[in-house]
Amino acid sequence: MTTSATTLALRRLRAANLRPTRQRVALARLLLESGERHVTAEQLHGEALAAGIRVSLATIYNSLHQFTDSGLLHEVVVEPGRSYFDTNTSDHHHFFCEVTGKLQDIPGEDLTVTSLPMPPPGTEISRVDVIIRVRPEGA
Amino acid sequence: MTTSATTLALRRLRAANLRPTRQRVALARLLLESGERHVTAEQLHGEALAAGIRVSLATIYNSLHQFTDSGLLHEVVVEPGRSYFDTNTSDHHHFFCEVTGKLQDIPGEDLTVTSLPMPPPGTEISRVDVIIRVRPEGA
DNA sequence: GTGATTGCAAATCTTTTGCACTAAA
DNA sequence: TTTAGTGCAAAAGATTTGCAATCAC
Repeated sequence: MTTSATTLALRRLRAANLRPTRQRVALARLLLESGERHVTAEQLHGEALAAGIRVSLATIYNSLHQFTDSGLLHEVVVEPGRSYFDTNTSDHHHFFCEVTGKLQDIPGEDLTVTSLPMPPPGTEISRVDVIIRVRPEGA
Repeated sequence: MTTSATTLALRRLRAANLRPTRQRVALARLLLESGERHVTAEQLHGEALAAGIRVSLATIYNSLHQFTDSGLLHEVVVEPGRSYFDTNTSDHHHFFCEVTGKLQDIPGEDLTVTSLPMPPPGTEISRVDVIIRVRPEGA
């Protein structure tokens, strides 16, 4: 597993034209090995340190943004002042609980926005984000 | 108009159980008199000062959140690190241009999300936010 | 009066930046 | 080499907080 995950991380970084440095490979492995997840920069930093990877928070931010720009991650904005990065890059949307702060995927086929309106003149649609905000029952 | 706008602001504040202080009335008037808009705290502060209303940024934040909690405003989260407040509290969605930072309403009837998925067990849906991200054509 | 509201300045939190140092190719 | 990437610490924003002063009722 370890070997093939490393290989996957390497392949993905190379495909994205990102030099596979020690830190980027380690972060890519953390993100790719654990299945689908939603992480904040701070969380990933904590995990990296816990896993014995010496990496600065600045590099975490750099890497998250480079990964996002390369399509390895998706950024999800649900709260002012905090960004989540989603390792699921397929077309899908999210449930977000404002009480617990928990973010959860909605499989792509479970929600469709029919008949998108025309974008403002001179612009084209780049992405559609649907956030379904939920709260604990009876709150 | 000035008189009736004041009256409207007053009525709305009273209905929301917010003591109509000088600052709150002035801010409510700024927000209600100009039609539908999307403002940031910083912007509103600037406008208030320009209009000769002495008010601190802390009070702007307090008021925006109190207005939001009372349903006088809607908060729209499109970018990490910046909150927009929307004076249109009817059911509708938004276009957001990541290049220009411009936020624009989509009339409620122009977009419908059909067949909402079941929310996670133990939760109920409180709101559905759709952000259509756009970019200048050919960018 | 009395309790809610405000102002101010400091604190907090997330994210970005500048620059010398290190490492990949 | 040589150029990209990293760490660190400082800076930059946005937002919140604590507390004394002020205002609505």
